[in-house]
Amino acid sequence: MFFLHVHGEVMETVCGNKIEKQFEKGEIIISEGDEIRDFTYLKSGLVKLSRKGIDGKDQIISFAKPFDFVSLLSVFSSATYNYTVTALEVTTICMIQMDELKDIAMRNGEFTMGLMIHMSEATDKIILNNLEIRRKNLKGRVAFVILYFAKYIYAQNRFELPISRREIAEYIGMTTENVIRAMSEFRKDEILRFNGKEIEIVNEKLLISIADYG
Amino acid sequence: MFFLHVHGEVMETVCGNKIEKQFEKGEIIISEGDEIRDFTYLKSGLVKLSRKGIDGKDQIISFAKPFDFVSLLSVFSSATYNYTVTALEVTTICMIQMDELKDIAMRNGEFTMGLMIHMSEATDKIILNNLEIRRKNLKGRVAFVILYFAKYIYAQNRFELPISRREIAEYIGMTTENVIRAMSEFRKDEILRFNGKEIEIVNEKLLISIADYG
DNA sequence: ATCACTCGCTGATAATTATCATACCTTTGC
DNA sequence: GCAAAGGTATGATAATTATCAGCGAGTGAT
Repeated sequence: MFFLHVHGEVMETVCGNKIEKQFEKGEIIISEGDEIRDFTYLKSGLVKLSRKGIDGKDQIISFAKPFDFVSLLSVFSSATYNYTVTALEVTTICMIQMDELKDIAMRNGEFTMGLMIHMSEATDKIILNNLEIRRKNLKGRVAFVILYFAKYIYAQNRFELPISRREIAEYIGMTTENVIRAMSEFRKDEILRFNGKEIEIVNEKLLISIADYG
Repeated sequence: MFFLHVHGEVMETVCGNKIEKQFEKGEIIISEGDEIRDFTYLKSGLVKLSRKGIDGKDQIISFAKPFDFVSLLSVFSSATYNYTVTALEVTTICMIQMDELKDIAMRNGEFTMGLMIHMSEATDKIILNNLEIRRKNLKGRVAFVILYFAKYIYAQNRFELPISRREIAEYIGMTTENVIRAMSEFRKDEILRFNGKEIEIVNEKLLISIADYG
């Protein structure tokens, strides 16, 4: 391992006295096609990154939690965003102007290095998650997503699912109906329990083995 | 657009007097699990990046052509490679030691910026290609891959396909048999013509509309 | 030269997933 | 309060894709 891991620190130092904005659940933070003016990162909350297809159907690219960058794909190589960012919970973002960031980056190799490491980690995760999802069948994919939220986002087996069945479908590339069917079966098999928006993993072992493809 | 596009130049300057290695078609350049010692980029040739699943089946992540980095995913955030790089044609790579790169990067913000832009573009392309592929059906995916090689890799409608049907399948996430079937149909419908390893796009318009999903 | 192996190819059948239709419940706007 | 819209749910059927089986051609190794 050659380089330090830099998580919140890099942006925290830069972002200390920069612009902050807050968004309500459901609000759009960035729209596909918007000009890229600022470099944005997530201070608190949860967002989804998505894009619209020719057919009008949405695809969810990934989710981002605190300290993740929202400015990810194409932020340095494109003039406009090619994806939409939507708040899934009350979310605070922190923004720094692109040319300001550029000035800092040009002068400070160490900072830029940290930035690069962080961005690289984030995109890696997106790619690896996509590859993982792709090799699973319907149930495996649904199980994977639920475990993703339980382990990675909330770190507990009981939580309020921040997305709808349709959004799960958009993320894993299946239809809404089939996602619902899979989840219903998990309920019937007493792997999951639902209580309104709340979801509880009852049989974690089995859920994991389904996600690992059983 | 705030930052310059930096393609080969950045690495060319660094790489001018660094180690070069040549590989024959089929040779493995980097193996999953290898320690990351060097930062590697492609000087000439063509490679595939792939990884092995639990079930032993390979997944192809992407292809890389000259000036693409081979060190991509996890190169800054992991101690070992989590993918394998294999030469599809005679390939020359250029390597620079990681700590040497780090030294340069720390001292030169502009260089690091260029590196970051280039890496970010590369990973973006991987993600967007994956999303594109995912929203197509079998024929659309196969058409997409053939157009990818024709347009992006070889820039001509007649070329020697550098990968097998099985590898196409591993890239687009379908079975080998179905890839063969799709290609056979393209041949029967006089969209493609085969001649040994050579492939020719006869009806480009139709192939494009199939790729765009028709 | 022969064996083992991979590739390209095709067919039959099974499994998986999508589509269409319908229903009920909740939320939202007026 | 009521209508409209979206979310969850389920069933029947169609479409898509995977699996299994088999074959000939080519390639590499011994």
